[in-house]
Amino acid sequence: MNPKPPVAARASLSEAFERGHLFAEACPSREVLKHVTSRWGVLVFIALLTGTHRFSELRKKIGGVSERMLAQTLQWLEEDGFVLRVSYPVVPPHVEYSLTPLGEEAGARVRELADWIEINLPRVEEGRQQRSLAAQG
Amino acid sequence: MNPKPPVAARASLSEAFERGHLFAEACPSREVLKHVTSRWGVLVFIALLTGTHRFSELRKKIGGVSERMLAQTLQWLEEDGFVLRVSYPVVPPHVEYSLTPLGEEAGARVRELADWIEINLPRVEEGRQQRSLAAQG
DNA sequence: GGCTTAAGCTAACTATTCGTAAGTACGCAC
DNA sequence: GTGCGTACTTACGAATAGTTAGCTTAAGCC
Repeated sequence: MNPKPPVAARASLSEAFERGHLFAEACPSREVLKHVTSRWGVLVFIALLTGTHRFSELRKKIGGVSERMLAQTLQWLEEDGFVLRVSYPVVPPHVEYSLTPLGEEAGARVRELADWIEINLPRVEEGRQQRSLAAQG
Repeated sequence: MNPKPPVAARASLSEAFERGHLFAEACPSREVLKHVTSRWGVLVFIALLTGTHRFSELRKKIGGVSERMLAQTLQWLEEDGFVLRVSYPVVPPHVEYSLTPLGEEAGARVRELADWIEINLPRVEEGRQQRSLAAQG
């Protein structure tokens, strides 16, 4: 009764490791994953991949983000070691954010995913249309 | 006063396209990105990459997910064309979920990111420790 | 016949998170 | 002494996520 699927590739580490960790409720990776894949986390990564930004620059660049969420997201990513925060003790404040080497590695994966989605958005919308037609017809 | 960073690579499509879309608040990609990177969406992708699953199998495999959220996530991914839902009209219900070709492509990127995080979690935790020591010392 | 179970949802309710708007700090220009 | 600029921080209503209970309908048990 539960026909095991014919595990196709087994090319990825995730299967070599039996994927025990992320599927477990208490896996600490989940917290990191949450930060990285959070709504604004993704966009922060992509923005910082192009170089250092000030807080207000990020805010301007990332349409729709509030100060509250940008600050929180940056703090998460800083705690995780993805983002480096450099604060110059001047008035008005001047703070620069950039990716650490760890952040650049993670960011590359984030960007790949985001790029894929942007590039393949037409395919998603095509499929949506076809299915909504089929549902009517 | 706002020294443009020396745009390093320009290797990725995201920069060739000036990254105009995802940074725009109304970009439709954001919706898809939200589904794909949602807390449970990521885990659904990874689970389905290993083959077809029934609803209850997914629920068991993905620790901590509630029926409501699993159902919602699967509906999102189905609407986006990533997941194929096949329902057999029997009692009790029997529904099988699998990835479409589109879903497998997206899923590969999701898995790469998730794998990276799981593999590099020690580096994240190391950094966390070092910073918390530095903050005290 | 009546009771129980099964699987996949769905509605109603509650807890958590998010967004919006306002406030804080503080040195400088006027 | 009033206002500006930048990077937060706090308070509170709104949206979202999670929890619980219920629905369906056929088969299995007594």
